[in-house]
Amino acid sequence: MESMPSIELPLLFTLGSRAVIDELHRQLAARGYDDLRPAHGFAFQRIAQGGATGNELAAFLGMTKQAASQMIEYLEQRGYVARQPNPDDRRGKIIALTERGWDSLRESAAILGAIEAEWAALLGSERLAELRADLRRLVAATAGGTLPRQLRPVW
Amino acid sequence: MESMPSIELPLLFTLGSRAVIDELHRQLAARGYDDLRPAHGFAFQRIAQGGATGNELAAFLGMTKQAASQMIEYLEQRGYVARQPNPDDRRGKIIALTERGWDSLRESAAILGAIEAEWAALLGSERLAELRADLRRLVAATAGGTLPRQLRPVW
DNA sequence: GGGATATAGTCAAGGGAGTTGACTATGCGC
DNA sequence: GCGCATAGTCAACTCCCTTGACTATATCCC
Repeated sequence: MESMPSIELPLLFTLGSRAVIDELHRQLAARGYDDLRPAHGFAFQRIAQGGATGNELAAFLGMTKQAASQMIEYLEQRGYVARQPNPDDRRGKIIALTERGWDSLRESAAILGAIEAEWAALLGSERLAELRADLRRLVAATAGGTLPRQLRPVW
Repeated sequence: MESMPSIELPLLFTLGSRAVIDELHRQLAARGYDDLRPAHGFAFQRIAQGGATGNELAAFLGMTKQAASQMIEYLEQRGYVARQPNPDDRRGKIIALTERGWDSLRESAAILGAIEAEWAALLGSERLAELRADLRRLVAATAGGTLPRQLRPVW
């Protein structure tokens, strides 16, 4: 990679992203959540905001509603979410987290918090805060208006 | 995301990674390289180091040799790489970049360089250098010994 | 009010990119 | 030189996502 220095920064982002996500799911699996994939975590982030319809979730994840529906079924069968009738619209259903779903989110937060604490110990917390602030600005500038959308990799 | 602050940093990594890669491939497509996927860029990084055998590439990308072989065929058909007989081992073949392959790498470098220049303008170059240094340390600490391996997402 | 149109969700079929398994040809250790 | 290891290919299968077609309910607008 010596001959192509400009590729390093994107590579660091990618490696960092993968390293955190891999470590998170390694630890989640060790705690009994071995049936959760990274994409589910992104879905949970949306569902945790007061529930979501299938179409909302599909839009958030940047996939078709059929694919989202299939994922919801996977999560429902394993007890992470429940499909509830939508009182305002009899066509629709509201996806909500079950207790197990909430538990998994709390575990994730604890694990990510521990990783972040390690990082703070490594860099110092003021340096980590700077890093966070810089990343926010870069992402905001590069991702533009598409900030909270299209979390999925689409490799 | 207000209720779960510790997810922000991994999210920023992921969004940053995606934003750069998406922007890179948007621009590559506009310049005639619309048949290149992000995974190919990672493969090119390895192939550019004096060529690679199929197995080396598979190991680098963290996939089976069958999958790597399939990807090589895709790239060969589109003129980015060539399979050459290996003079040292008649079982093996050496994958090398063609002129078109090298051209695409140079384009990528230019595009990534431009993005990085934008970032330097946004943050200031000394701050960007700090960011890079911090990221290196975090990635090295978190990814551990597996630094140059397993670049693929494995979502 | 009621018909045209839009939207939520499901069913079914297909595709892309990876996997496992089995095989051939060549290299290397003893 | 025999036996095992390794490079690459062919074939079948899986997973997760897509496109297309359909039903049921909601909304628009005359």
